[in-house]
Amino acid sequence: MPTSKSTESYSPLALTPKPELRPPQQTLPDPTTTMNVLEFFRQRFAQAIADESQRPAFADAVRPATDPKFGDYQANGSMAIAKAAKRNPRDIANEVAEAVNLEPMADKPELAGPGFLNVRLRNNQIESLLADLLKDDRLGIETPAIPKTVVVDYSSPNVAKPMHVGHIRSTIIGESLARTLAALGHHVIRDNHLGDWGAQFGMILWGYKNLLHNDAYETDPVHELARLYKAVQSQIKPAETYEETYQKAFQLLKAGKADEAETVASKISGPDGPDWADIQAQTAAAALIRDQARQETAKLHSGDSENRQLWGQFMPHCLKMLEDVYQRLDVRFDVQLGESFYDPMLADVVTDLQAKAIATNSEGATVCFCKATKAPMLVRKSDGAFTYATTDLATIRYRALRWNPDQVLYVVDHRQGDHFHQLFETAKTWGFDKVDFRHVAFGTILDQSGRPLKTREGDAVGLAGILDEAVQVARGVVDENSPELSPQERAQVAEIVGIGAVKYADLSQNRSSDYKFDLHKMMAMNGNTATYLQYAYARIQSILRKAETSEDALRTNTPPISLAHPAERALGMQILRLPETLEQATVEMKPNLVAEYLFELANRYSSFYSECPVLRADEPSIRQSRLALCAATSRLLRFGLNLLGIQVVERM
RNA sequence: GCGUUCAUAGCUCAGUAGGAUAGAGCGGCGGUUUCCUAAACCGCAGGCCGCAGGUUCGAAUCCUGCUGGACGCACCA
Repeated sequence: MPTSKSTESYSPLALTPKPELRPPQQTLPDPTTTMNVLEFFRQRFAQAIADESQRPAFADAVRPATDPKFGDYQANGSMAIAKAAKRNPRDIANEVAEAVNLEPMADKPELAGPGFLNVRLRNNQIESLLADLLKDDRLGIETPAIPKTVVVDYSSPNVAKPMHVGHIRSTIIGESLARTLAALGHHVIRDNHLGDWGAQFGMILWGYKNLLHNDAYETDPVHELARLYKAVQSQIKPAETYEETYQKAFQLLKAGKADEAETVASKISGPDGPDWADIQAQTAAAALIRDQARQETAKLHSGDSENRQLWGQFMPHCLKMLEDVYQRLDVRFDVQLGESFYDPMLADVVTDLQAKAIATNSEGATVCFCKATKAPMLVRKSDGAFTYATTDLATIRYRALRWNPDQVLYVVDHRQGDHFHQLFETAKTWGFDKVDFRHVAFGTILDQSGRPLKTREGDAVGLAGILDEAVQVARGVVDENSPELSPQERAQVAEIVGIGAVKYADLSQNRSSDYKFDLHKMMAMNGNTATYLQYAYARIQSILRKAETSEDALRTNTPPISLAHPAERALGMQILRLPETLEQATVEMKPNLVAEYLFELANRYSSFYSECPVLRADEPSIRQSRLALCAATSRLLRFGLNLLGIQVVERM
């Protein structure tokens, strides 16, 4: 697997890029047949509605059945039409049932309840669609008539800081969305917008100049830089903690609440009451280092040659730190352009915004007023420094010129919602109004007690440590359950299962929910987990091996598929729902829909597995049919897990 | 104060452009292995969908209010 590649240089002085417009779009002919079953029924029902204005709504009201006893799909639009037309919904449904043509997929729908139309696919149709899907290179997924160009902005860590658990969501969700969009046939650019120009470099620079262990730096610069960052951070920390507490206590004193002030102050003091002299000294010492570190940052930004040179020296090591994690997570980017890359463009961005009267001066700063929020968006501070909003605007312009994207996804923490509202509004005013900007927000990572895991409070569990631990737990299970595998194989299985568990725990949840980080749950190797899916996959491979056949063999020479047993039919139906699931997942940008689909698929396969013997089937034709079902399931599991960034193993 | 968001089984969570009897995993209880990997399968118990109104044939889903939590609100990114 290729690891993340950096196609750009890391000079902060890198200049304006070459335009690289997107490849010419091809308009593909619409396929005459569709493998998107849901879409098929939607179109057929729409055609049966006399009033054209009602068609889209009626089509949308075609859904997978809520209960198997209602069939496979249901059309619920009759009630809505009846309301508008002030007619009896059952009469409407009757008319639709008469008019609709579901050939050859299904018979006439059945009327039920207040006006539901229930559809049941014919087995011979499912059977032939399954055979088609098994043979099809694209698993029945249609290429879009007009592929979109989509920039996915995700991961975006601050370099020089070790990645911790808080970075995992953006990285994993973004990677999954990128893979899914690409699999559907869109043109995807994966862009890692690195924080490579921020205050953390001031801290490292200060650490380098004051705390460096020379030998350690010589032998392992990556490790030493990480140590320096941590050391400086812990020395600065008291300044923030104490100042915050001071301020709160002071406010309370001012409000005449001396008792409460005392309580607050006691948090940073011993049981004998606050030792103000001591606290003050600590705070002052920490604040001094903090200020000096800030000065180092300022010097870097203003072009100080020593700091620039050191920055250039640190960067490769910082990137190496990230590289290792990305490689392990099987994440790669098309471009990694950090804040430093855009730095030379910022002055021009502000000038342009001012010239177009989008930005104005206010209280000494340059700001853009927005409808989206009360507070304006700062593009230049009163001290002349630019902000991350300026960088984001420069980035938008650069991406627009280089790729001309239809859509830009920002896979970022939901707490930045206001910022993106402002940013998108300004960008559209600025002239980028054709681009569909989307903040793909996700919930906060919480600790065990339900409180947000805070980046700056230290003690955040390192990402590498999490992965190690997951792999270790997986190794224990592998060793216990599969002693027949070689140690090398067990190690490889443990790596794939462990990492998969961590990813799946995150991706199987709705991204907008807050996410309670639970190591124990993540590493459970049963239930709704990646392991369950990987296990189902491994069992299929075992059957194929024993049958001395393969996916490829069953694809080139596909036997007739027959769905006589209910478990076979249930599995077959689920297989056919892949295209509609992926469609929905990318419309809503929700990988958990893919995860849910795969869990249901594995679930139905497991039932099939226990109820329908494959190798010991009564007749050769049944055996062949079941092998084909196994091969189709196998392809889907591997493909679907790959969309989640999760790998499979042949044995486990 | 303004704004955003959340509240569903003991726990962790799905489900919201309104649809039929609200689902899953874990945990609990009970079954299944002479048979393709038991990391599995099957079953049972468990709910005032935070509270109160409203909209309508129909509300976990939409509207209003309330309660409780999280987050954001001009020079950090």
